[in-house]
Amino acid sequence: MSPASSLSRPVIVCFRDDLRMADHPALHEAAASGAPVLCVYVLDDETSDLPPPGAASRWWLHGTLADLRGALEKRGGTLLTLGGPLEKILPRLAEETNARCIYWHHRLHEKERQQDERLIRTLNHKGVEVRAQWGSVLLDPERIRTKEGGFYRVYTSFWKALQGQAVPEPLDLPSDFPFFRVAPSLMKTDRLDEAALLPRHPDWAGGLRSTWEPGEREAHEHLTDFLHHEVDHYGRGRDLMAEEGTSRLSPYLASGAISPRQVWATVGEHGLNGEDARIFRSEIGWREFARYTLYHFPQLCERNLNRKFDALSWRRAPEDLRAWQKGQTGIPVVDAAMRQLWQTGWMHNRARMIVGSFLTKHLLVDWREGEAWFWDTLVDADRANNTMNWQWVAGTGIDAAPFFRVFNPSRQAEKFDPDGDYIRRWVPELAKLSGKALVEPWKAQAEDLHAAGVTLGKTYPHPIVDLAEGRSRALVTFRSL
DNA sequence: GAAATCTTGCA
DNA sequence: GCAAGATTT
Repeated sequence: MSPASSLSRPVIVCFRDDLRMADHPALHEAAASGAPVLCVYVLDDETSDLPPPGAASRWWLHGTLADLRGALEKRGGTLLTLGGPLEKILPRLAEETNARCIYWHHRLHEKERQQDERLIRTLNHKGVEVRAQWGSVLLDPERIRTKEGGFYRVYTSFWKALQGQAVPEPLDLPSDFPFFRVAPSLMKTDRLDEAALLPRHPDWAGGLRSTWEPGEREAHEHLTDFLHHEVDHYGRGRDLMAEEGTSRLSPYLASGAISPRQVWATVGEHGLNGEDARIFRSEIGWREFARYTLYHFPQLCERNLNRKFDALSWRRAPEDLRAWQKGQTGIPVVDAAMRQLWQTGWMHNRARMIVGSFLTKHLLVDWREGEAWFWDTLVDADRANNTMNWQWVAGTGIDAAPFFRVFNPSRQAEKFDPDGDYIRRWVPELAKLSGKALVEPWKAQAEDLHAAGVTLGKTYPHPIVDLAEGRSRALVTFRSL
């Protein structure tokens, strides 16, 4: 084959949780090859051992894919969105287009890595090269090791080790590069709008649309807004549930509309070195630690990290679970949080700890039930974060001090929603209550409830569990292990 | 600051 | 082998 014909063969960039143009090592390398670039995303709902995205993530994914396609079209290319089993679709596409190389970013989960290994063998066999890099982490998880050569299990140690290394600078947008001209017959197989990403009957995404705008530009706007305003009181502000004290970057990070290296570098560029910026950076560190942990402990999604907890007998309580999911537990702060999740596809981080502790401790329901619900309802659903943090809140292995991890929802509400605005916004039937009565209406005076138009058991549920009893049941159960 | 056990670095 | 330290209570 002559060099000229080799150069005219296209290269493919296979997008995954990295839906952006800037700081995209795979796209960068493909663009630098000089060959015409074909950008593709494969939505695989058919490979059974890899859970497909949940409903809220699918809505988010649709918006992010459309945004990325728009950005590529502005430069004269496009994003081909195909549906089907990745291991069939990608080799077939390579064959049809006579591609000579495919670029992608490593994935984290063991099953994804095994699938990528199989793909590489198939593609190499067909004469297609594969080049993989780390794209949506600060550092290659293999590179952070203890002095003994093992892997960290404690966040602080991990964080210290990570800070001792140089995080790569984010890459700029690739300069102009040629795109592969997608044949109309191939374009007809595009599935972006038929891939069942958007809810139809009923269209429940109204609350998501009015809360969120997916997109790469929007991700950077969120970040710079946050760095100009909220970051100065992040240490305290990030815990106040009624306020916009957090960065709200999570869905953008989960889909890869922005990369952690970009966040890291932007904090540095703003010259932010104070305590609050340090705490914000360490939250990016927690995201990294979740990825690192999932990479090194692939069983994290299914099993307790500490096997001792396998003996724990969780309650089978479908009605309690359902009340929790629907925000009808009778505990106002829990219901506020669960309704915020249902309506907006997102929940404040402090509230996630409260509802997680309530489900796994007061209701003694398996953390995997909570994880599954979050997976389906969060626009920022992320395998690594979701499972590591559920195991953290359940106390099943992430760190060695689970003893006090039974949050008292009412004390949490008083501390982190001091004016009751969070509860009032999401549980409007209690809006006329205030102070203690708003936090614990079951203890309120009958006349206060009456004046506020609240009838327990009618306009708002009785608590499904007595908080003190639930707490002691959890302590007894956990101590018995 | 209690009460608990595991991780990590250093002897 | 031993001491220090461990997000969120």
